[in-house]
Amino acid sequence: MGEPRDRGPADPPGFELPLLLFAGFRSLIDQLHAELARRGHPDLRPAYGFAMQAIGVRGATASEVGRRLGVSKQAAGKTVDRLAALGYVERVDDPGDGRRKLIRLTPHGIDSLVKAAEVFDRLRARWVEQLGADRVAQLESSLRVVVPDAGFPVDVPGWFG
Amino acid sequence: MGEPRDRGPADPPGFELPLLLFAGFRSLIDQLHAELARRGHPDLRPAYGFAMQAIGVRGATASEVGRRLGVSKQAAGKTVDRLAALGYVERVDDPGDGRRKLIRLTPHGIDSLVKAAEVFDRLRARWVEQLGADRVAQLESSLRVVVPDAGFPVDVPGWFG
DNA sequence: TAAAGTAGTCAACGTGGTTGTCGAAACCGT
DNA sequence: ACGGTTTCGACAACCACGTTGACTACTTTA
Repeated sequence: MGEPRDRGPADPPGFELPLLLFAGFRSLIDQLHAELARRGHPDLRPAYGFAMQAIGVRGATASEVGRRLGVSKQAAGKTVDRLAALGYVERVDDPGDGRRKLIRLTPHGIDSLVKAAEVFDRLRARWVEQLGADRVAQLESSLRVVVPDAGFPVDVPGWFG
Repeated sequence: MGEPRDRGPADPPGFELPLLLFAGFRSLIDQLHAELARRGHPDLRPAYGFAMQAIGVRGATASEVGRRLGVSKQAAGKTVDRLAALGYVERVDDPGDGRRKLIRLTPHGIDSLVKAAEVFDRLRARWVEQLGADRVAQLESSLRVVVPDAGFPVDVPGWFG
């Protein structure tokens, strides 16, 4: 996964931990999307997966999605536009509230979420093969300690700035 | 760090590992930049730090930076433009090769890298306080196993797609 | 010396964010 | 029941960061 790349200058020691965390995350995400592309979701992008997570099987409004992702409602609305254009979600007028438009996952969207969960489980199993179940479990529990509240919304989009 | 945020629907189990890795990375980066802002680098963005890493103390060309970061030379060139506008780097004509322009860190750029390394060391020390030195070390060694070649260039920019 | 490769730049574009503004609808206190 | 406040969705302008393609200038190589 990923072409060989030039090596930079020496890494100061302190930089290794964040780099390892990011590389681990990135490697899982890259493998996920390579596999999803093979399984009928070639146009699914990382941000879309997180947005659909935020929508959930029960649906949500754009504002809710924005709050869950930690971005503005406008940004969430744009992402929903793209998701809708690709057929992953649909907008439905809320009968009980004239302002709201419920965003719901389509069967295609549900399918992508189900497949993503399957692939993540397989990827985790591969880590277990390489490290042993206890080390993977300890890795997770350690991270849970240093990152309290790593429930779903982690501000994944837009981390650059 | 970070306002409380609405909780999304239930997390499928497979999604936890990538989320934890990202949350760990994100938490370190956020704390780093909050601290760097206090220490004289308020306009330093995460992407800039990675780019300056790729430049290194010995300097590099824009094309080299692009290769090290896994992005196009054009994208690297734009980032260098911003870095130069902020005074972190400077471009110098290569006397031996009329095509090349050497990008070198300015003292301001070096200072930011030194301070970043200091802060990362402090943040890692905090993890050691919470988890113990052995668990942090094991976390790192586990990640080194599942992510071979997590040397510097990890394709950090543009992971969205 | 001609051909091929490389460095840098420009332009156009896509994606994922931001802020500000706005109208319509809902909520709430008097 | 009405008027003020809040919320929702949308629109516009903008910025950061990435992409491709095209082009010039220079170097390397056959």
